[in-house]
Amino acid sequence: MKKGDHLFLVDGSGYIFRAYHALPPLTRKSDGLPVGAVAGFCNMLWKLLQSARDTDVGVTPTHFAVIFDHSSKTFRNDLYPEYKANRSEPPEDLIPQFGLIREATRAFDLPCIELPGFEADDLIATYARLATEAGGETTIVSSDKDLMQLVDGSVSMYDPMKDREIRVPEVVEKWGVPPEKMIDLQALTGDSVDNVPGVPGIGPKTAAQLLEEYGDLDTLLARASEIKQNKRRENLIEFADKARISRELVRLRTDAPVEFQIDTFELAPPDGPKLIGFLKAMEFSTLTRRVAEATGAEVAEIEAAAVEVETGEAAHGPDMGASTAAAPDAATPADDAGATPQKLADRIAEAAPAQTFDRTAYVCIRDLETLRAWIDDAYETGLLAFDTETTSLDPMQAELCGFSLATRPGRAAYVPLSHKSGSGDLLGGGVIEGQIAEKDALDAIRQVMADPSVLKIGQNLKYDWLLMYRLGVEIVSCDDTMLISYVLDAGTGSHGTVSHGMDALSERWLGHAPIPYKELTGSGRNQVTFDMVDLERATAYAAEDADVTLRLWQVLKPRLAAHGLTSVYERLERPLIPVICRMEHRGIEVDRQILSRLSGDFAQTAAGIEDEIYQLAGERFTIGSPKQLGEILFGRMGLPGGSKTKTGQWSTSAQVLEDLAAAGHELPRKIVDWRQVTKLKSTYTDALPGYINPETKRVHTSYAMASTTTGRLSSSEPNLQNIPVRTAEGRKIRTAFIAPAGAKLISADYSQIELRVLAHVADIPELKKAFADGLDIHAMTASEMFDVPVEGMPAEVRRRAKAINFGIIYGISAFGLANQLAIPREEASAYIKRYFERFPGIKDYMDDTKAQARANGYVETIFGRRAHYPEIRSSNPQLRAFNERAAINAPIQGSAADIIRRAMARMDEALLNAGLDDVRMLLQVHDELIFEAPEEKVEKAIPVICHVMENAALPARNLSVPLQVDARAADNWDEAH
DNA sequence: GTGGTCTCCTA
DNA sequence: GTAGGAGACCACA
Repeated sequence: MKKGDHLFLVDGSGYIFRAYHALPPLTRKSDGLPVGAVAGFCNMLWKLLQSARDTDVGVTPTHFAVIFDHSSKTFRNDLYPEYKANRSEPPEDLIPQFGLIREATRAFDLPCIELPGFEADDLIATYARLATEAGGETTIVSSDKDLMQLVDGSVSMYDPMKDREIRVPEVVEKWGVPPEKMIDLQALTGDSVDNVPGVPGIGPKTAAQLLEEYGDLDTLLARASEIKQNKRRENLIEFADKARISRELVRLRTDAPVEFQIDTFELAPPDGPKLIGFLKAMEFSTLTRRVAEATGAEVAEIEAAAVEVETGEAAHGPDMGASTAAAPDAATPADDAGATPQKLADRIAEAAPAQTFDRTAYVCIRDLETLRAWIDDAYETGLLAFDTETTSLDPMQAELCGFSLATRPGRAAYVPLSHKSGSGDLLGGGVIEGQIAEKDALDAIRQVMADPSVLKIGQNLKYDWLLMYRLGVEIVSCDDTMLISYVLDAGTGSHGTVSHGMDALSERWLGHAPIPYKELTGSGRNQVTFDMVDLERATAYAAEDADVTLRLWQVLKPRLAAHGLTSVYERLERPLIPVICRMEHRGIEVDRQILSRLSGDFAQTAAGIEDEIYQLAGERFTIGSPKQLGEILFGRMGLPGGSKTKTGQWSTSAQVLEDLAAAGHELPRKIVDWRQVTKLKSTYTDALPGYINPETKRVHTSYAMASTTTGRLSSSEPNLQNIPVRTAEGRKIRTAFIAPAGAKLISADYSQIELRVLAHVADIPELKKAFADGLDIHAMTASEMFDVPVEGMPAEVRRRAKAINFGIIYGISAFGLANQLAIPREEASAYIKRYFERFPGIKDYMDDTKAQARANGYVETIFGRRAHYPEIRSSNPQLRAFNERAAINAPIQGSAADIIRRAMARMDEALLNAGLDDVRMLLQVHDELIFEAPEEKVEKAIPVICHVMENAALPARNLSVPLQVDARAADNWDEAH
């Protein structure tokens, strides 16, 4: 829970009574079970939760819990034995519904909170306080006056039956006193229902008037003798003690010893099937259908859940006989069938290609007045598609040429800022007259960019966000059509064919091919930067991009909700845009001298090996050419060739060369050594210095958020996710990644996160226990498989088990395992068989995952991210098997990726809250995060970092296996890792 | 110059 | 056996 979060607390017990009395009395399902209050409750919850997924309207809960009274006896009975003593038993047909409403809450996957000795109101008060302290806001879903004392700037109430919000003014209007005086008011008036005594003869009006005059109860009681009205004065004096007791009875406890952290109330994606199972059992047909449509679940495939009624037979009404009393909402006609999220989304998509593009309607904005008018229009529509045109693909180096805006489909403009006239040949002519100065333009858009009421829409917004960040413009409240497409369609098409680039999306969804960039700038040697493009063509191109982006958003955004993917997008994608931008912007310091020295060393080593190679080969040739090398080794020298590549060439892979070396051949050994050292030199020590930004003197990688099928990030230019670590030579490169003077690098990495995820999702008791006990997981596996005690286990035995564990994660095959372990395929097969016998749950998980992939075309991570594998249905057995393995791997790799994304999304704020805002997250390497911290902050930062990472799945998912993070600090990445 | 192939670096 | 990016070579334009 953090600033900006919004906690919804539903007063479950209060709701039951109100719903029971408000709804038609005899709502029963077909077997006679009374369910009227349950129906009302479910409808209300669904409606509230729907608003959670529709960020464009109303208040959006991020945390959600339903609170119940535990029993009738509470601490208040100790204060005043008569408290609530005259409560009658609840009506008979309401009794079974108490349990059902708790069941309903659980079916919604919502926390169901109660505590012995405390009323729901006390728990609500306590959680509201905790939320406020965390900087969040609270909405109490109730209209009970007893809760109004809690209302303040950050706590409000909502009456779901009247669809009315209750804030400070509403309390004052209704009771004549502000919320903080509600306790005193209730102490005076008492409550006949709850048997709170109060002072006789004083009702709400009088109480409000007295409090207005005397300020508070204590003052009033102390100065009661001044009151003019005889009876009132006497009663106040006589019943002063009763008033004080009443005050203690109505005062809500904000310090109840609550069991659950507020963070565990974080709203998770809906579990459609679970909820539908319950709703079906309740026979709530309309709501069942709505939920199915919103979550993309198939009602027919889900069985009604077995719902137990705590009170047993007595709870059921008399035999219903001929009564066919339908489910409570079955009477609702199915006339909304045409407006389901899916149908709506599909209808929008179907209509989109018919819309035309008119490039001549685009506007070139060349003065501030016009720009301001466009911004006003954005305020009107609440939408602003935005795109920048620059001189470089690298947002850390790019200079702004102009930007484009679109506020409605077809209404788009380009704002040129630094276009030059092309006519001045060599010198490129001069800057074109009549362009807004960059500073003025940025000043003009700064406010709207930071205004949460206007949604900024981009395509690959990370680029524009980072560029604008560099220019001092902050973007708040945004959507990214590339990320939306990625969440919807990761992996669709064959071999990652589907790109989430704008041109492809435009073709696919709008049936429109935008002007190709190259058409304006040319390509190759003649390519020019965008500021050299004439304004007319620049406007057509740039404004079209903004127009396309806006229309794509209109088509794609509704599809998120229609496919139940809103929370994936909003939890795992959108929040990461600023986080990753900041990481890229910070970059990491790389020591040029170290790399340069290493390059020299490597060059020398390579030259030495080259000479030896030529000696051994008896001729000079291009060692780096596999073709030439193959001819020498397997042709001229006649060495036994191993495998062949798919083009029929001899393979010269490291594996083949190692085998030859092991057989006593000298040359292959030298080739392997040469390759290693030249690889390190060319890919790392030579290339990295070229990526040092001349301005910042640091290396800024670029993370692709939408490039993998599983949800991982990828890193490029340079790829900092493949810096060597396995060999001593390679690790030297890591020593060049350093912290500045006075700072350290901190590396924090998850231990065995994928195996832990596997243990959780496949639900393997032995693995879960091993992780819970902190055992060596590979040794444990070996012990189980080979009946060898962990103590004194030969390293080879453990190594094999380790390879098998990894194999499982990768969707094991006998072929692959045999390759990995250099053992016969039959032996590998036997290992796998044995593994499945020892851990039958793994086999089940794999079979289930494959079946799911085949049935749906996709698999899901534990957070609901989808990875599509359409080719799993291929008739090509090899292709099919490949897709099966990928489908088995994706939920594991993807869930781990989701977890670290969640950690990243929270990290900056956690550090900030701990006073560690100068500890900065720099890099992500799949299961590792690298930070830079001032030396004196390291000790404090490490536990914060570990805590965020280890608890990243919570509260959305409570893993049945602990996550473990190891962190270390040092002067360079090699020592920190 | 562009694209395919091979190889090798990471988790 | 999963997921990536990149450099070198080489054939093609």
